[in-house]
Amino acid sequence: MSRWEPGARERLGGAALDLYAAKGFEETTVAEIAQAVGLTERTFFRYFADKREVLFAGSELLEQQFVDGAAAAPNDADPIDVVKAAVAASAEYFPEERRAYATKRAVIIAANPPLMERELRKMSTLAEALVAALKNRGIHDPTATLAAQSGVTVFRVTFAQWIAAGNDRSFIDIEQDVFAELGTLTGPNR
Amino acid sequence: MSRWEPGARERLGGAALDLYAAKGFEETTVAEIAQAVGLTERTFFRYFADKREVLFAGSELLEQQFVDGAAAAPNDADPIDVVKAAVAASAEYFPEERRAYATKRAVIIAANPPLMERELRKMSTLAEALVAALKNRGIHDPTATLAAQSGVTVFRVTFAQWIAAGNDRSFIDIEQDVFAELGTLTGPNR
DNA sequence: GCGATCAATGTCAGTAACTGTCATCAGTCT
DNA sequence: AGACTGATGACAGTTACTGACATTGATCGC
Repeated sequence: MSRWEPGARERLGGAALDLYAAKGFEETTVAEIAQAVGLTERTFFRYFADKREVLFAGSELLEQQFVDGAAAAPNDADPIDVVKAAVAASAEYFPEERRAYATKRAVIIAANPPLMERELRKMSTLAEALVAALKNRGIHDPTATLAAQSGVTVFRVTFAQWIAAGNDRSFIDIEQDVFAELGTLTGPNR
Repeated sequence: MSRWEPGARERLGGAALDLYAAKGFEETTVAEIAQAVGLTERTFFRYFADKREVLFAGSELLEQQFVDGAAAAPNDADPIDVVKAAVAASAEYFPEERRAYATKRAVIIAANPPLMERELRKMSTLAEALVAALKNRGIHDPTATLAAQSGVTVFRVTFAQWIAAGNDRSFIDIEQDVFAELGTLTGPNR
């Protein structure tokens, strides 16, 4: 038997989510989270940079999906198609099994401005990664940023619908529609 | 003569900007800002909710410009045209005289993740206001959010170019181009 | 099998952001 | 003159976060 219970990081993450849900983000103290899993505040901060970050572990994986998806697009793809490929690849990150967890997490974030800020920054990081991928393909800056931001917007709208009550469509299914809607929004008129 | 120097809020804002620029955001203490203008830390927090917010005073005015601009669009305008009107109206908030100040502020924000988070939230609030304006016109949700977010994206890209070195075009001028670019991005291909 | 080393954690002290509460006091009102 | 107000100060308290050092079961080299 090892000296400590394994999976400290995961246990801390779970306790944080539960406590934030049960008594609110601001009302929950880092010391409480740590105590709930038999650790100390100091250890929490060894695993997570701050009290918010604990809800965003794994966001690098999502970013990786985006980047890989973009890389997989054909060499001569238009900017918007590269972005579509990236966002489509992200669907892998959201299988049905994860919907309940994702919803619980999203509710907490939406209810707390500080968490919302962190979420927005993560989305911004995602967009930056996409911009870099586009620039690697020789697409320059007004276009690259516009395309990347549009992709992230589609992603966010898709996610919101995916976790919306009374919805049972798959992530990738919704995403197709949202992209189509974006096309009709800016395209056909004049 | 009154008991205190007038304009406490403005003095605090000015000192904060200068200190953040001179020695960095994290390295500047709220007590320092207050001392610099002969006040106490406590008074700072009576004017600003937190250390970041001091750089975002007046953002309600920008939001008002957006909303007013949207309201001024013709009744039968397409979603994208309502958004164009809103973003166009925002140009009023950025006359040439303000470019130097806006640049200094933007540099500080870009260099500090916590400030970037706040900036992103303000942009998100802007988008929310636009969504509300669009919904008032009977435009529903996937479309409303997509349109509003696209508008804010155009706004951000425009702003970035406006303050970019070696650029002397007006805000509204750049904005036209960026909107056009967005159109060609999603429109013509297929 | 034994001492050196390691890795995950604990302990403790310190800083700074933010909050609540009450005191102060120049100017204004009646 | 006395009551009142509104902007500020003084002060104590909580909590997020950091740096430095101590602890100890497990492991590795020999």
